[in-house]
Amino acid sequence: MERAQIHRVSVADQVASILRQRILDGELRPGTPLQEVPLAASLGVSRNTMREATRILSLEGLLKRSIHRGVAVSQLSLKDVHEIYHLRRMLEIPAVLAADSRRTDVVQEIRSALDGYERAVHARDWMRAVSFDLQFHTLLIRFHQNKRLESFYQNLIGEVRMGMVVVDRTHDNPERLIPVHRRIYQLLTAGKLKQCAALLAQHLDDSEARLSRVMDGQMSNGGTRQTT
Amino acid sequence: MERAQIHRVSVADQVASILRQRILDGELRPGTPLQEVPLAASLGVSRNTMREATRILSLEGLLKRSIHRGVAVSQLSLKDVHEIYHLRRMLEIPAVLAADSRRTDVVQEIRSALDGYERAVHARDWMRAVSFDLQFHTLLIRFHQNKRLESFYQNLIGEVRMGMVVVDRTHDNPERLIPVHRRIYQLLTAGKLKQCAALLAQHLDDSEARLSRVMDGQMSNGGTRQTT
DNA sequence: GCACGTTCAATTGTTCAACACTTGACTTCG
DNA sequence: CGAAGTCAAGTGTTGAACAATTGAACGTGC
Repeated sequence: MERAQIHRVSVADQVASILRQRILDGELRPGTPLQEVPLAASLGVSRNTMREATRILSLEGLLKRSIHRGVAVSQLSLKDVHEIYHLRRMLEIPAVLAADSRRTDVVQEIRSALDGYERAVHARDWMRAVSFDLQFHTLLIRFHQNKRLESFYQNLIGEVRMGMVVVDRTHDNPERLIPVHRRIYQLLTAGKLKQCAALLAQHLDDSEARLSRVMDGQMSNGGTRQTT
Repeated sequence: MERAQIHRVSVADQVASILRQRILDGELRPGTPLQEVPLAASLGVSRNTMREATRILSLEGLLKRSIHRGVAVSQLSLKDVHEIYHLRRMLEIPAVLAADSRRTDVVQEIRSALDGYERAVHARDWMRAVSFDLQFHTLLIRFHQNKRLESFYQNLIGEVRMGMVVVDRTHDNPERLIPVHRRIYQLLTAGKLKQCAALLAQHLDDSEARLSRVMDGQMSNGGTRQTT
């Protein structure tokens, strides 16, 4: 009787999920304007329902709504990236320090995210790699055992993922990151939490620097910067 | 030319603000069901607009939407309180540790929140006291200089405030808390951040304990507990 | 009296069509 | 060339309608 609940969700929620997926997959790139009528028609829903969906996503930060000017896929500024990584450090590090390796369910999931990451990298499937990477980090947050925090963190990860899948990554080699993730996992399961946290911090700094650098390069051409 | 922006907000946002206010003021108590048609009519807006408003508030956690069963004002469980206070500790303490007393604007606002708190307590105006108390804490978060965090924290405070304004407080004397707040402020401005953080942590623990205790007492009678 | 299925009004979920308002681009005129 | 006016496109909002679900009242048979 564990998961016996029926999964009836509103159409608006489903539409939001579909759009969220498209955004996170990079199918809808930052800056893309979304028009209510054609979009609603293409999904076979009414305009009102579409509005509810965009309302959801704009509150998640994935869409930006300008009154009377419509919604568009959000575009991260360098400041946004810095903000998000500040939060990631602030949330992930205590999570690791509070990690309890007896929570075998979480550890197991982290393990499989790690495996998925490595497989994706070897298969040169960058987007799946990004997904697994971020899932890896999201799972760390589980150690806080805090629903609100998980949901908030999920949003952050959504925003940063949106920035990641778009960048040009020809000059980057994801292989380099496999040992880092693997080591984080090892330290975590070994209970060497301090070391783990230190490595994680370094990894996050590195990740932020890389993303910032690449985004700065991209900024010059299509740059409708978002000051907020 | 500082604040030259015109305040064009959608009706849905305004309706959300009104309802938010009513909830936070305790006018709409936890558990109260909200019916779309009468509520929309009473505010002179259409049902669709009201739906957008409730959508906003449900994503903020203030309303809980059950499909085909309508929305109701959220009801905190003890677990919710614990979760929220865990986050408060996690966010406020680093904020204080990162406090920069040269940010005179923030310090100034904290000072006036403190003053407002003391005045409200002396006037026996509990609800205003709660408001100023929470504003005091919200301002601490400013030291992180992180918009996303401020907004998230604001939501948390909203939830906890909803829990606070409802409780029976005849057996509580808010005066007791004035010296604590004053001392936190003093330590903060004096740059004694470690001590300040310690006192703050203790204050938060105390606050959580008190709220939990009172809520537990209230739980017995009207308790439609919200497991989530 | 009680368990069960049925009916039914109330409420939410969703759609549709219409209109008001804003915006940005285009045009016109000085 | 620039300022003011024009206009279509798109969003914001409304009101009415219908479908789907719920909870309760009701009735039936045991």
